[in-house]
Amino acid sequence: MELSKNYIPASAEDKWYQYWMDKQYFRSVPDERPPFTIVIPPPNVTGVLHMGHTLNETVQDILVRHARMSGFNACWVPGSDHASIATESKVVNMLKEEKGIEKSQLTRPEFLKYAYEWKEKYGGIIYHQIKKLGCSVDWDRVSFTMDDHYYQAVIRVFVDLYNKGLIYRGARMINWDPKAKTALSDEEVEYKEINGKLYHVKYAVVNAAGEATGEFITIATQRPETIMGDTAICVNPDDERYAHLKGHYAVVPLVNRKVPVIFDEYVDKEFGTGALKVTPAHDINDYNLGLKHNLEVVDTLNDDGTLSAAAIVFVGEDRFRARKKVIAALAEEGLLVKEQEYTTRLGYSQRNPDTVVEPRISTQWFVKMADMAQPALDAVVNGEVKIHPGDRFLATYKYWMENVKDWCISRQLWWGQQIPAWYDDAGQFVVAETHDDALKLYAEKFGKTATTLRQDEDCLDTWFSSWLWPMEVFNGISQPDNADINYYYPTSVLVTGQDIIFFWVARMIMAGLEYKHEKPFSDVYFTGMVRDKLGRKMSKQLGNSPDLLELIERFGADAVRFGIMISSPAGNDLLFDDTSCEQGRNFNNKMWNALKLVKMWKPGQNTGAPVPEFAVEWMENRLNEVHAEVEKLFKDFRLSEALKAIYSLIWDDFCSWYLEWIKPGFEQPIDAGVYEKTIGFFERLLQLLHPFMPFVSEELYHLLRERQPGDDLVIRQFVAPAATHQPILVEGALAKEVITSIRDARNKNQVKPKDTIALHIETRHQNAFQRIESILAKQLNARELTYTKEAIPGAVSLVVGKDKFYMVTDTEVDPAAQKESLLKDLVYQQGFLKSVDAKLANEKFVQNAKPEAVEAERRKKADCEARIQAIEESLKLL
RNA sequence: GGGAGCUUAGCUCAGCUGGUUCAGAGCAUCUGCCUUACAAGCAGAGGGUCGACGGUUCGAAUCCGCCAGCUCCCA
Repeated sequence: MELSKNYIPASAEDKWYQYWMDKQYFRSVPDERPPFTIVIPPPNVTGVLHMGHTLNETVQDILVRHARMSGFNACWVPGSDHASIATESKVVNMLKEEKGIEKSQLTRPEFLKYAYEWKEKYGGIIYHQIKKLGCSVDWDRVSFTMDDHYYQAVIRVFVDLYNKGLIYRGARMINWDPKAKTALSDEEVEYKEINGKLYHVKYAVVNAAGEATGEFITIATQRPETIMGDTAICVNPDDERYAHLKGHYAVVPLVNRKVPVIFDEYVDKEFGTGALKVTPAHDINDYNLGLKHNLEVVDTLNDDGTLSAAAIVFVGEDRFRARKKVIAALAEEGLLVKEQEYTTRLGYSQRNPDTVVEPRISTQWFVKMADMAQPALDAVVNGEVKIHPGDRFLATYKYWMENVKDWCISRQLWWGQQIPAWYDDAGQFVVAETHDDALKLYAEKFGKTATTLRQDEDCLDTWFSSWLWPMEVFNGISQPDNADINYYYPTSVLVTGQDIIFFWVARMIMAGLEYKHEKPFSDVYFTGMVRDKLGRKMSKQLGNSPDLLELIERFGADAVRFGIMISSPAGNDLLFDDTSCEQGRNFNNKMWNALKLVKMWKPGQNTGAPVPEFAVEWMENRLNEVHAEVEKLFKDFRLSEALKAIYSLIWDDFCSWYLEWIKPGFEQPIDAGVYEKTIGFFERLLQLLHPFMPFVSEELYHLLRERQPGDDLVIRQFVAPAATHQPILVEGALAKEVITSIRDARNKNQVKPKDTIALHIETRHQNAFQRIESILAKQLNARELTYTKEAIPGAVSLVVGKDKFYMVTDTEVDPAAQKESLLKDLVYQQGFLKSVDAKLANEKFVQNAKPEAVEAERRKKADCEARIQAIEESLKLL
């Protein structure tokens, strides 16, 4: 068969993915094997996979494929989540821009129809990308957080937690997104540092009777537009400047409301003017002060961020425009004392990053977290769930769990599970899974029949559905104790980004413990953030995130997987650069060419040429050694190191050394036994590589020789590596070292590659060289290789280890260059010897150090002295 | 303000339980090669007082303290 010059990924990739699917290799059903389960962290349906996903999916595929090849029943469940707020805002925008429809014109079912269409379209794009990347997911198990059974599960959990008293409804200070017009959880708010201003505003003081005292009290605020909601001025009780104002009032500018001056330790005397305006409706701290001092709450904002009627002035103006107008009005009245530059942190909506979140009092649904947090914290602290890399994230996890606040789960959105609470006209409610249940429950609870019950308009936070993911993808909530959940749960590993440790990981552990009384997964592997090569976050605004499909087209999926894995230790950010994909592509090519070489050989019996037994034995041992190492690295989740080890084994050991050692002469046959062994090595190498680079390895596996049906690499089971025979590895290392040193000498003496040399070895360990003689001769282009007991005049002499080598060349050599390199080595060795001697002369070292360490130093000394002697003798000859 | 992590070759990073298998890898650089698998390649080479200072130890890139710079999380 004619093999192309270079490896061409595209056709091989599509072919093999289809083949694997046709053979149902990714399909998993419970059987007698142990399960290895991964549930995909659902990418949301708002767009396409970015490089962060690519890293995530690649890591999961590596783990799953490795498990599938190691005797496990591997099951990787794909899916996506509905991303309530993100998707809804995209759909709303799309409707407005493409169809000119406002959400308010639509009924809930009409809107949901559009949302589902949108989900079909973008969910499909994501699945296509997952395929292109080679992910071995079980396509019969695709899950979506809004599937019917999933929807039911979420509702059931809500009702259950409500009945257990773990969900409650109440008015609390929450984070409000005025653009999406919905509540957010604390985790969905991102704080950014910005340059703001602190405005000093003076309020007139009046006495209890309401008479002006002629005095003013000056407060400092970042948010002058909220002063219409002020219901007190607060100062520190120890602040002498304001002590005399006890029992007095202040007049809120613009609206002339008389508010009390109150005293509380909360106020920092040093900050601003030491006087604080208190606006309980629009600041969490003010809200708490309000509760303590029984203050009135005046909510001056509408849900869209404009001023409400309660503000009296500038009603209907946007909050930021209103701020400017308030400042102008205050200045006009002479109440604005000064403006001061001020850095502060503002909360932005995670899903509407340009929108400043408004603290607001609102009636919402909450999950009580404290009781559920405790077992989830214990599970991680006692190691039941292991986090990788552990040291770094354990503290973060603990802190959040120990300080967890109640979780606001209601959203004023339509795209999501609608809250199963049912209200009568008076606002009394019951919580039930269905309308019928609600009617029955209502009758029981209130002793009367409800004429109409209206379901809560709001829907649930997406994370309130995705925390059930490891269970409900197996119908674990909707059909408890079914065969799948019993077999696959708890899952094996969760691979995800560290940014959602609270959103998801922590809450999944809580839900798993609550509903299965068992952890949802044994290990959590956090990947780092993918940044561009300048270290910047990848983002749409910067346009620095490469398009995955385009990358695959340019380099092939294997090369992209290689590129992203080669430099991404667990938990560390990685700077992604095309050149690492290039390295992956070159690696493909290297293996392709090795295949071409091997395919070119004609195996024969009794070829007459010496059989390179040493090379074969050495390669076998190297393979076993690295295989064992790779298994250990897998256990520790050090995947990029495992890939590096395999890469180097294939490129360096196999291609650069082994194949050269066994390569027959031009158009000469190769020994049939060696040929068979070599094919076997190649197969094992491809097998080791397969989890990382599935396509090229499967392709080469099939090109290497004819395969029986079902003999496919994707399911070929690993055989535990045999123990290594150390001496052969040592001899191999010696061979490499001698070859490299003499090649260097050839180079330095300008001996052309084609020119032959005669090599004479002066050693006391002749038997160590006998097995590698033919290799040395071949690799050094030596026409003659002999042993000698004395120096060879006129030869280039060099020292490797304790042995001396004489290289006789046909061309003139430059003794000065030789002398220089020998001298350089001599100086280094003498320095080294000195440091070893110093150690051995130190009595404390000899007494305290481990005997092995002392023994090692003695050996070093002896070796070093022998080497120095060899160098000195060589120098004398020059 | 609280916490965590990072700082090793020009760049990106490995270096687990302290001792030449400890100063490494890959890119990049330099030299020589179109050697019949591979120039997307082959054969070699150069390059770092392991952020600063102090301590523990016979011995520190490695353990401890402190400082500086960077990053992230939380308030």
